[in-house]
Amino acid sequence: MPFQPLQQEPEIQRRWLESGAFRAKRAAELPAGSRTFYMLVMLPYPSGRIHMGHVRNYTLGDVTARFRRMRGDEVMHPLGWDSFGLPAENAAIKHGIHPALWTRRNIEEMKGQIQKMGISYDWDREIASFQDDYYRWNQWLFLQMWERGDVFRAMRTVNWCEELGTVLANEQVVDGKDERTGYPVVQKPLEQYFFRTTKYADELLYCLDGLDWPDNVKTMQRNWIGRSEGARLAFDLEGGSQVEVFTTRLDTLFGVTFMALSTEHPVIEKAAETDPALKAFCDQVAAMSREDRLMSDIKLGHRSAVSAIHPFTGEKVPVFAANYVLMDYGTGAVMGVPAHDERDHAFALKYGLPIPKVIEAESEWDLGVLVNSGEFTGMRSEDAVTAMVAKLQGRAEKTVTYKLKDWGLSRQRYWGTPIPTVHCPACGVVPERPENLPVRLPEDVAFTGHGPSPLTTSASFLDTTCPHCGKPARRETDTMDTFVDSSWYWLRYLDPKNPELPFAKAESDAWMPVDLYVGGIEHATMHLIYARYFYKVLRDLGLASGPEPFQKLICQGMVLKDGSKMSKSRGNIVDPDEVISKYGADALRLFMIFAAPIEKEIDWTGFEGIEGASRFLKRITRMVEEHEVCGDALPGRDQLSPEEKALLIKLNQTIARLTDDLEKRYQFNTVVSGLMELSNAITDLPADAPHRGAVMQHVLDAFVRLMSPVAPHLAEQLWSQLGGPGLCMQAAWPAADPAYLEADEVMVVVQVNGKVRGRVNVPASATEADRRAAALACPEAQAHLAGKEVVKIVVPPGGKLVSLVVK
RNA sequence: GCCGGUGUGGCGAAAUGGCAGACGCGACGGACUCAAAAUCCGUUUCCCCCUAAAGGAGUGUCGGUUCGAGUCCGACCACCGGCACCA
Repeated sequence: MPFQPLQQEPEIQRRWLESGAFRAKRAAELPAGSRTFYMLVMLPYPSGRIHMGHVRNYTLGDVTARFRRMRGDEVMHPLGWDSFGLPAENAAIKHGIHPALWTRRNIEEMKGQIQKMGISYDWDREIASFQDDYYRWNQWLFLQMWERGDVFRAMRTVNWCEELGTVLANEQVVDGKDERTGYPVVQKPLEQYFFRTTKYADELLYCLDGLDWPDNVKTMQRNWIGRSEGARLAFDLEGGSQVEVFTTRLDTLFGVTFMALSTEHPVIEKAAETDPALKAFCDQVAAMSREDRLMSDIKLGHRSAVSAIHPFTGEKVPVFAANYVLMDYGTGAVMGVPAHDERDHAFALKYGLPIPKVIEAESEWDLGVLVNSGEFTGMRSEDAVTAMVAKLQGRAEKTVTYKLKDWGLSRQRYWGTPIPTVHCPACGVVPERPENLPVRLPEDVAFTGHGPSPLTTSASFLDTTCPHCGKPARRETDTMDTFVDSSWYWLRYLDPKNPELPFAKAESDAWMPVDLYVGGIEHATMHLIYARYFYKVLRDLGLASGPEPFQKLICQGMVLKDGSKMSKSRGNIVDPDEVISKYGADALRLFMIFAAPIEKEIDWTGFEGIEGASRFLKRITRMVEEHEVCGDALPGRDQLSPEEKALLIKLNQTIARLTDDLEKRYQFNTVVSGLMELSNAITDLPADAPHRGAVMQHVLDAFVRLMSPVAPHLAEQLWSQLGGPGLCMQAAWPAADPAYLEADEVMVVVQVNGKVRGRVNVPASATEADRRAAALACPEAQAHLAGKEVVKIVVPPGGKLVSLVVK
């Protein structure tokens, strides 16, 4: 059969689906002692069409899943849909189509596209977060967390987007704009639901050490969590009250010449009540957008009428409201040490404050030895902190702060999981009873595109009774951030139809942790921190085991076109469907794997790359085509011609290398070049080789299995042609035969003073002494040895090289 | 500013301390063809050289460790990414 992927691929996909070869076993079905492999890709948002980024991601996952199956592992390889979120709601506003309908159509479309790629997903485990048998478990988990105190309500200044009418997480705000739509974001106080992520800040930080994740992702998470060791210290204010500061440099305490408080700090707000000028300053700072505040690093301040008292010297210290102090970090108050902090220094210069030096060090910002610090003078910074905390007797303590914030999950949108609480005039905010779940999204809502959430227009949704007192009450109209959906979805795949629980522990114990997780780097801080947080909560709820959900993470690089991201607005999209309908899925898969190492970007400059992939597939089809199926037994090593032997050695070396690349190194592009090298070696076997039929049958049989993870359709076709039993995808991965890993004769490289000067052939059985002798006798090396003394001979393990050192 | 990563032919890249440039793309030359496409064969880091043999240089720069460094260590340069008034 010739290479006709467009005809053959759909037929082969049908055989796979009918055979159930993609199905993953349930925990109870797993044979005792079986190795499991959970291959997970980040679930897609059903935007309408798949793009090259999906193709790259899913191909990589599929290569691994198929390889592991052939190796004999039990493989879990599912896919689902992250199907709540703003685009569906926008489509409803723009085109008058209900979000559910829009979402269903998109899923159907994209699923068809993904199936055309021949990705081996167990579709029986498919889930979609917009379906109530998924999101009811978001609600159930929310109630569990409420019970444990992992959910709380609080007034917080939030990132408010007027255009969208909703709150955004810090992670979703970039440069004062919504990272997705670019709409401006302002600060506004609002009562919100929060997950207490800060409770796990320390564990989220130290567990990173044990993960096999890319360095940059771990670093981004560490920065995001932002652990900082220091001390809290309370300053007395004139008139009785106190203000608490957080500092990492308690040792500089004698250098304090002012206090800087956030304009939102209660002490400042109170002072502003009787101080119009201070009030005006605070209003001016509040009016600045977050962007402007960050853009200008000009330190602005306004002196209040309040003074603090230095705990050691008893001196009066002026209290300022300052624009550079953030209310949501530390305590919202800073002790100003102009001599040893860059920002305080700039501030003091501007407002004419004294700048006394209290640390002697290489640079004024470094730790060092204390000077002008009373009884602490002469101590090292580290020791001074401990001594001062002791001396301050309860007024100060060592403490740790984090940049990580609690996760605000309220969204004033329709297309999300309804938060399962009720507002009762008598009982306040009351959680819904678990037996009343799911709280379903109502259908009778209007999508106008402006004003409050559509949920607030549905009487059938709003009117309810209080789960506590039974009197009439109003449902919560906030929905959950869609990141909740993606924070535990991989566990629902393991038990997608469970009506009692989000998933059975037996299933998660059988499959978790995920062995390989593949997705885009853009999820380094948001999704990948939330998911880790949720898993820790689930563990503490007794629902899952183990500290971390994703053991190994790979972030695949983007697919670019002419140096920039493919996007509709740029009009530079290469549609995967078009490529498949011209070259077939295997050619596209092969190209994606081969083009570059997986974590690097691929630039789709033109179709040359995929032409090359297609050429390779045609060549190997021809190779099998020209071979006649041969039932002869493979002769023993001694009977083979040198060329035949060389080919078998190449085959077995390739098997060893590919196995290593796929199993341990997760290096995929060299898998393809290994296949190409082997195919070149097969082509080089002379037509008149004495045992050509048997050797070719043996080599092609293995070759087809080796290529199966990358180009599974063609492998399946060639497997049939070669007379292989059953499906190639269910055949065993070839094992390297140790007898064929080394040739009879091996080449030894001869170095003289570190430079390659010659090569000699020795029998594989040659001892180290033989190899030394052969190297010394090597004619090319002789020329460089003449008249000199050999002072040292090094033969590294493996004996493929002899290094001669001469004087 | 802080943190992380990356620098190798015309291009994508390989080299798991041991022959730098495997494999592929492109280009050039040739075969087949009336011609083209497709396919097949060959050449393709630089210098010296008619050519070859034989040399020499070469993995961002400078230094170090080592019999041996693209790989390990130190400093620097360039680029990419993340964070950033975080007290």
